[in-house]
Amino acid sequence: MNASPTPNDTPAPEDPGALVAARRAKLADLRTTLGVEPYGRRVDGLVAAAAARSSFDEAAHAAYEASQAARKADPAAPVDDRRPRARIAGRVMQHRDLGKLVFFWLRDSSGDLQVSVSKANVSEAEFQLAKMLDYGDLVTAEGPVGRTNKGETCIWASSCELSAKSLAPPPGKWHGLEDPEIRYRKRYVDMYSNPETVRVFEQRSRIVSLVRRFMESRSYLEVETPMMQPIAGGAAARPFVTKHNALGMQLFLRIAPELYLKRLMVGGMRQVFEINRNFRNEGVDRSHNPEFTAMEAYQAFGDYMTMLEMVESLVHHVACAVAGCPEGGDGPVLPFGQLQIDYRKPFERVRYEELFARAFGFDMRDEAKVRAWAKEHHVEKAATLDHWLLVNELFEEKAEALIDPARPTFVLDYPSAISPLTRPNRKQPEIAERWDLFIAGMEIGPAYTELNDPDIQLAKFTEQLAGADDEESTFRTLDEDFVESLRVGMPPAGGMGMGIDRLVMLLTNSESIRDVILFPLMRPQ
RNA sequence: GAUUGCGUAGCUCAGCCGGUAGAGCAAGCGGCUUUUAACCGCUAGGUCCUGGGUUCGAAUCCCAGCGCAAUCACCA
Repeated sequence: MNASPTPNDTPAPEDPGALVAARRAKLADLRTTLGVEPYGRRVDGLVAAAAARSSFDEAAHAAYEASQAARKADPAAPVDDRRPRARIAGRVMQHRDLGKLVFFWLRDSSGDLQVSVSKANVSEAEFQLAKMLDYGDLVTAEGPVGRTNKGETCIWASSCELSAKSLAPPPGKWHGLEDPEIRYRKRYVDMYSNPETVRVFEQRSRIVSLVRRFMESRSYLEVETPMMQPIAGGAAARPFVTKHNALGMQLFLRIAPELYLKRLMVGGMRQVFEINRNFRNEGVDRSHNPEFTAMEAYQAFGDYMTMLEMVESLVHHVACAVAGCPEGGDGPVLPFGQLQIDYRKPFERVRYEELFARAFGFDMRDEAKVRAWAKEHHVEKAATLDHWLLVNELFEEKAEALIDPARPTFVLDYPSAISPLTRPNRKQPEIAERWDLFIAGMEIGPAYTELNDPDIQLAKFTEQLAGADDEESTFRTLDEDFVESLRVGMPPAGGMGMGIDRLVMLLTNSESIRDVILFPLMRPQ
């Protein structure tokens, strides 16, 4: 049991500052003076602000205005009001009190719409409420959709009602909320203050949906495999550790679903995919969050080129849908920061060793030259590192930079030594049938021809474990059951992985992964 | 984990060559039936991130810590 907090060292639950006090005073006033319940009730028949705006009828508006003008000359003249009516709900974003006329804007996820409240058109209590509203309050309003003299489309309120009093001081109405720290910590404020934030997450939802539908259209079956695993396999990342109390067992949050999805192919599922969270206990930067969403897909009797065609079509298809370009067309060019990324098919393809040779001027198999270059350029562990690990160090240092960031590029045929789950090429066993897709300098995902020979797989695992240092070996364990599943027999297969967050970053022009994750990990405070 | 930068009113920011804090918006009071960052008058609003140090005096200079950002490292 923790010590119970004492009143003295417990921070106040909210800022008791003057801004909050003023709102609390209004809250009390609403109840006592106006008899208004500040936390609302069910409201039926709501339409989106954007829909209300577009329901504006020019002819009906003109007829109404004309009949009102006529009544000025002759009060007995009939009112011609055929204006459409609408009921909307939203957050007060602007508020102007002109005495006997009050204007405010309501913002919902579809946009902003002005509500105009004339003292003549509503009850006294409603009018006083309209005058008292604060930025951030949640309000519903109902009335005819018309226009003001200044041409602003609005709802001329017949009634308005408070749905929730906002007690928190809102961000400024002009600059909104810009501080990235508060935007991430208080996403709920960011979302109403910066409508483009909501747009990004709507796009994210749509992109994920497009990916799912694409996969389903190609007969892949969506599955869910364990997020808590007794052995964290399928990638070489540091896992998060947790514990099951009743069973007294250590569990890891998964770093990848790979080894489970492959078991499904052993079981007879031909095409599977999973879109879900992976957890990696690593650093945080613009393209890494400790929990991130990935898709993995496997196709029995395919290979890495099956996956290449699939991923190329998938990315192209989704980019097309996001850009709104015709399906049969060339394909879109979408901005990402300073880049204009050209998603036209076919994507670039370049062999790993070719890129290496272009960057260094010698063959990656030339151990002497590789080691000499590494020594000369002071690559860490140049003397002790295995040749192929060194090759990959050099590749990442200099060759990846040669990839055109404005063109999606498949780098094909990685060294086998750095690809333990990949089938080596039959003619050149030092090469693995694996590619990585790069866009805008980011690794979007790899694909393999999956290794289905249990003896080679076991040898690779064992070798990998032998090379692990003390820290690694605390969480790396041989997944014997996975090897056993390969002994049962896994069909030859192609498999792929893709970072969904990074794909969303690219397609929404968001340069930080935190802008595409609703609640990115933050240090407490 | 390292380096650099930033942290001042609810928000967006100025002040930072040391002399005890300012603007716009937001807030409060008053006025206005067509506003568009409404306008006009008045008022109030701050542990200058935290803790030390230097100094007669620190938002300002120095040190440490915390948070955020960028870059790097880690991420087969």
